Amino acid sequence: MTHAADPDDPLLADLNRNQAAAVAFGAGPLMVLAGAGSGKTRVVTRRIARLLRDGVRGSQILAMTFTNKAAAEMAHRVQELGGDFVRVATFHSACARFLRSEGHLLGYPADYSIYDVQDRDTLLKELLEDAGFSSAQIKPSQVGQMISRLKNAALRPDEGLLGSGDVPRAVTRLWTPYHERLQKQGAMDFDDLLGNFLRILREFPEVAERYQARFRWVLVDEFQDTNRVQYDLLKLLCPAPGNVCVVGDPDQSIYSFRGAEIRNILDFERDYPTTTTIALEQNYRSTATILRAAEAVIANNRQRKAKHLRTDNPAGEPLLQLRAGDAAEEATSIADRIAGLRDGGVPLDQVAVFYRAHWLSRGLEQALKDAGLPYTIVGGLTFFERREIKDLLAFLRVLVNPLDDLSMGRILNVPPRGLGKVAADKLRTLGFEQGMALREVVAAPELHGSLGPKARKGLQQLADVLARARDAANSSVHAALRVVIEGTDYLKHATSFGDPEDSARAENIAELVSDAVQYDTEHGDGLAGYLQHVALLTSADSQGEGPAVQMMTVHAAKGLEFDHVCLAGLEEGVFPSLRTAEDPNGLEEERRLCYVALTRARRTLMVSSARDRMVAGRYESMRPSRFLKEIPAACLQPFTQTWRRYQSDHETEQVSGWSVTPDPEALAELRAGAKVRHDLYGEGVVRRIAGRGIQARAVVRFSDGVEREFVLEYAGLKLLEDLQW
DNA sequence: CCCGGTAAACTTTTT
DNA sequence: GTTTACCGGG
Repeated sequence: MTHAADPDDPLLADLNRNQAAAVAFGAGPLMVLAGAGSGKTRVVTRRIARLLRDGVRGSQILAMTFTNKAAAEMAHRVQELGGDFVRVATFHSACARFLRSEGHLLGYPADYSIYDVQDRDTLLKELLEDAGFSSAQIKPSQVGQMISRLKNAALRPDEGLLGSGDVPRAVTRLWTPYHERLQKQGAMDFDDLLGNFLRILREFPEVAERYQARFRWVLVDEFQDTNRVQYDLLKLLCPAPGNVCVVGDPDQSIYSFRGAEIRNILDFERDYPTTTTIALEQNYRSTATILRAAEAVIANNRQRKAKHLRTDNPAGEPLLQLRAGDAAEEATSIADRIAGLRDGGVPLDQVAVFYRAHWLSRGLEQALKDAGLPYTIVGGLTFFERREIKDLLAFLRVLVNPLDDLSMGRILNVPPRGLGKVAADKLRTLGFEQGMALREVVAAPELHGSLGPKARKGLQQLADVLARARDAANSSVHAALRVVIEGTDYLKHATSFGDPEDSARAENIAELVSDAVQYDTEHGDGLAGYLQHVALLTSADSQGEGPAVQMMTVHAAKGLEFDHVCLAGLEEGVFPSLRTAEDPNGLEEERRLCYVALTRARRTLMVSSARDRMVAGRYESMRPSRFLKEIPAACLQPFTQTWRRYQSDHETEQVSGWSVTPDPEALAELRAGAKVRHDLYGEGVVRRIAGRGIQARAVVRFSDGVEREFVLEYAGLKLLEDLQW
């Protein structure tokens, strides 16, 4: 039942025909194939607005996205529409929440723990050792990845697809123990959030009916990135014919490594036979030149339904192409380019730098810093993945979920309290024999007879802190956190490593506390709610003050747009990544990734590569990415001006002492107390030397008071004078 | 039990 | 260049 698009409807007024049709479409399944920049977000939010206006209650609408950022963005827009009760969430966070109410059906506590990849791997490591695999031979992370891939495809190990080898063998062997352990500890990994909720919907039809009745309207964004489990979930939440609207673009499918199946787009029309499909092919975002370049690249994919994006936008400027000598040059050139844009009046938050993988960001970051350009790095090492944060959260987790042995094991001797490996093993054995969780064993002094006096004292302190924190948790999250930090003297522990990170850790802890305070005032639903909230966060969305250049991986860039984009590291082996280059499917996904990167730009685009790049500690000669060759020459213009300027800089640098290969004898003289100069950090004093020969490293304290560690072979330290006595 | 020093491996991409 | 895991002495 398609509503005719009423041209006088204000919600449709500024939309093109197909956009309006998608917004106006009534009940029943709808698939929107939205090309890059075709106004997809607009259509989705407008459609929600129309539903609300036409009398659908917000609480009956469920909008699911793929990433936190997309969810936050959509939630923001929906809120502006007054859709306060619309549920906007990622698949994972939606399931996590549902499982708090329904998890008991599978024997899970409401306050179950959510294990991230790190937690998963530490658990697997234990199990590998128990099963007699040497963890040196088989990496827990490989086993974990394979388990994850199976679960995302809704498969079990006996359903084949494994092949032979050590890792598959370990997966088969550990599959059941792993899940039994999780269950016993009241914990789920990320994949279980989806899988367990799916199981509940399957095994308890009355529950499924309840959810179907509750969410009468379901929207899925970035549908091309859903995996099998997510799609199965969708079908159960909203069975055919169903008021389900999926939006996606097959050319932007970039998550197959996480189990995404483009196949879902094809299956959708089969599983929802009454589907109406609407294509959005008019691009409003980019200049014609940028769009032409992007289309030319994606056209090289074989497995693809031909699709042409149109635009009425002006041609704009050609893409700036840079081939730098090395990564440092590339980075400074990009910084120069951005400085030029800024001087031309461009707000820096309209400039983005993209790269294939996080490790490439370091050099770029340094160059921006040197150029005095403010920047924020999106994603990367998450706040909540830092050690000190994970430690403190582990304390909180055992308060909420006493069964969580993994978290308990983590904090047993943190900060050190005389409970080393020996004591830990004894406690675990006790727990096993008594059928008790570690947390209970710790709190039962009558069982500690076989332990030494030091260990017993430590245990008592720990049990005491946990008990007090447990009480404090009744009033607020931050109160509990305070008790933990003060009761264990954690701050002192975290800041006495004697490395340069000490002060950063102190700041992080302070930030965690204020985050908890904020959560208390905003939500106030207690510790369990806080932990769930925190477990699914990834990129610290804390935007710094003022406009800043946005740096991120191409994956993180999906769904965003910027006036000016720089895409760095376009080299064979980097982008496309070495891993995927052999596999044709992998290569096509890399190409889609490149397409995503190019189509983020509204006005200008700079594409760069380096001839030599330091990769894993060695200089490698790089060939330009094949994707560069796929861009029509007419779209490209060399980035000459800055390039030439930089070249002269670089030459003088070489003359003035770019001492990559240090004189071995001079190095031998380097000792604690020697005064040295570093190209970047200036003068400093050597605090200590570790190792010998090319492995030798020096810790240098610079005039800014910060200590930094260098591998001498690469650092290019120059000996100024030897202040020995 | 803890700390320091040493060697090896490591780089996709996210929930 | 960075991080982590292991080993040996205090």
